[in-house]
Amino acid sequence: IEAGWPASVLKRQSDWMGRSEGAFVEFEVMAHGDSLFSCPIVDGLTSLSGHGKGRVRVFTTRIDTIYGANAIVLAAEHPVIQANIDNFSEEVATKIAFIRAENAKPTDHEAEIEKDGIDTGLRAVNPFSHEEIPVWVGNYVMMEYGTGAVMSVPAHDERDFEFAKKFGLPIRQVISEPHMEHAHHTMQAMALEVPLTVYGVLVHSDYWNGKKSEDAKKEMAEYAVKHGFGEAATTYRLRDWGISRQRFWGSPIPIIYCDTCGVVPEKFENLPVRLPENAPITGTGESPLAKVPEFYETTCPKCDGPAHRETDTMDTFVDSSWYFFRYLDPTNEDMPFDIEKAAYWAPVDQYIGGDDHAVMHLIYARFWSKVMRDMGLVTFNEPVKRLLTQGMVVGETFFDDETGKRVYYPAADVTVERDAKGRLTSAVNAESRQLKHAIERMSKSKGNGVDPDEMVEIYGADAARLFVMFAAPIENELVWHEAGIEGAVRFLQRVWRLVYKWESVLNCHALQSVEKEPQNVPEGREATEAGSSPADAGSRDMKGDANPALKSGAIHPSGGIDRRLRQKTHQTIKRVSDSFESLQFNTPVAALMELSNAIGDVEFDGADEETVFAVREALMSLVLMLTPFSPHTSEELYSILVGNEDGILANSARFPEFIEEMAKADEIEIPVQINGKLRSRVMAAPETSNEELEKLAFADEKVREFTDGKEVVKVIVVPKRLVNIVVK
RNA sequence: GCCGAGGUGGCGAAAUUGGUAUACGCACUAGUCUUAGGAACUAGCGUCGAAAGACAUACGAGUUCGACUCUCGUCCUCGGCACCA
Repeated sequence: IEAGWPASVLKRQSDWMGRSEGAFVEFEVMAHGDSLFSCPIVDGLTSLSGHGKGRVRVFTTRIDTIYGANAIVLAAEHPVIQANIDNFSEEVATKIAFIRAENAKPTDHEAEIEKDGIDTGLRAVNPFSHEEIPVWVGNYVMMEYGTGAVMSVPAHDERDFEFAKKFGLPIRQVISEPHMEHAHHTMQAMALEVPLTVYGVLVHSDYWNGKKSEDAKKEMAEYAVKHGFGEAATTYRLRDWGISRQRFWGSPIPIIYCDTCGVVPEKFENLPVRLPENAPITGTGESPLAKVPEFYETTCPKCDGPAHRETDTMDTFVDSSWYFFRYLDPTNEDMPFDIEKAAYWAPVDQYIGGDDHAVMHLIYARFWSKVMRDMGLVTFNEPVKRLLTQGMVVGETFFDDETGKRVYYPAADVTVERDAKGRLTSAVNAESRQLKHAIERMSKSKGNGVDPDEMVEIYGADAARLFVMFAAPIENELVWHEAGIEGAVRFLQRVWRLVYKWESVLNCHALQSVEKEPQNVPEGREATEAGSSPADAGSRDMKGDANPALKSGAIHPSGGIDRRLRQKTHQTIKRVSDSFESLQFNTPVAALMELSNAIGDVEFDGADEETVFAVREALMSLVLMLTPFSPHTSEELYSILVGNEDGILANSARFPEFIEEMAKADEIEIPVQINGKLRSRVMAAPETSNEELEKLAFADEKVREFTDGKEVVKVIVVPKRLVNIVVK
């Protein structure tokens, strides 16, 4: 899917999954002196060694640094810590309890948490060096990731470095940068200013000295396997997805609990399980369905004995993970969807959604498809071929956070002052209280939302839509300011007036007979004859006209207004078509505005037939190309242009087609630079040869001013683009 | 802190992918028409300058005949992640 998905989204998904490759290594752990120690055996976290001693498993991505380990550090929640809490000194136990309490608090992402921890008094043995090192508890080790235990190598890890500095633990360098290799061989433990976290060459590592990190990682993991204290491993940061919710709405989970049979899935023929019509919303956190006996009381599908249903419902992310498949076959009573229908329609060609769904929803959807693939329901790996993440429309918010909690005030109730650059300098609420401000995604509670109904009421649906498309590239975040929307209204009104202005001379009713003819045009562009201009019905029905110059494809020889307008029309068709192809929607609106400006420049009084034809083509093209942006206006204007009320679809109108010959300019402007600086411009036909262009440039008066008496070193001619003369 | 995106007029933004910087629109200024205009139309609108011209795409270097675009460095803004071993 790399071809169709933004790299940034895939990167974020990859980070979210957080694959990391390393190794598990087991350290023998024992009591120190005559204190007590018990080692609970927890699968994956601890084990028994051959000597009957307990071992703690750590996860590391840098097994090559193991000779630099000065301690192993466990999470406060680690089972070994919990099992020995009564064996520890009071000081240690208190510290552990404190860290646990701190860990349980919701994390404040603003402040960096200071490293904290304590030596438990336990000891561990480095399985490579057989060195005895202390066992610490550290607040920076999380029980949720890896094994909840790490080896601390301060010389080569930022966090361990900080921890060691704080508690005065030894810092021993065991990796040297490749180019420093020889210098370090003789070096004693060196005082590092910062941890060296890059790969290098092993030093102070006995047998492994001189090996490259990459090789050592592999070989040391193999060594651990051979000696039974570890192995290479891959871990993920991906968190579990708990799909049950205590809500009334949501898909029921088709599971039944039977006292005799245990957890039993509902029978296939009883699916889907339907929600009751009503359920009390309790507000207590318990599922509302648990209050509806008619719903949960049932019989066991296995033994027919009394049983009860699961009363939690599924997270809405479950539904959004595969709704696009259900939409293909929404009335299917027997299956989620018909397999063949899905095979025909899916995967989704183009998906459009907010940037905020880059991880959760889109990861779940991809995951779900893979599950369905494994079940044989779909035949592909990925649900979506192309993804467009559109930026959100956001708004200014005003709030007061004196009390520690943000109290929002709707923009309508806030008096703001802005400086010359439009930056906000002051915001005051009705009680003259200074407010803070921010730009945030729209929400009711923040009072920064825009009511679409209100926008439609004031400006109309077409103008509102057009403006949103025009204001910024689709993937940009758009800060909502109403100021620009008037421009969209004006533009649509201008187009409207243009159509009505030309209506009388465009001879619309004459077209009607032709338009009414059956056109039997099936879908697909191939149906359109090459060379004809469906840009407007006009080109077709004027074929029989006395004036052959109006035949489509015929280029009027004059450089008159009609010729220029037709050029503009076809250039615009190209620009708009290309933009749609690359999912750009702001620049085509600009192109359409330019076209309407060009039509506006055409003199109405005394317009000849050629001009009327050009205007008809331009207006028809304009109106049709506007359809995606302002469908209602386009429908209305199309009716005027075509002279009937059947509408765009019934008239088999289609997107105007670009004719290259029409778009080609008779003459183009060629800038002339002297030493890279623009000095003049010359006009030339597009097919003018390089030699001719050079001649034209040198013939230019302005150019001679700059070249006379100077030595011409070089002349660069870019065909159809420019001439650059280098002089000395 | 790490990762990512970005920085162009008063504002939203264009720039055919290395070839006329600022298209289109908003705002603003002047004028025309009008009983009126918050309508429409005309003209102007990067900075300095009377003009010729000079200088301008965050800042500083570089590559090139030519750089908003490519390379290196610095600063700043926004977004994501957050002690991930």
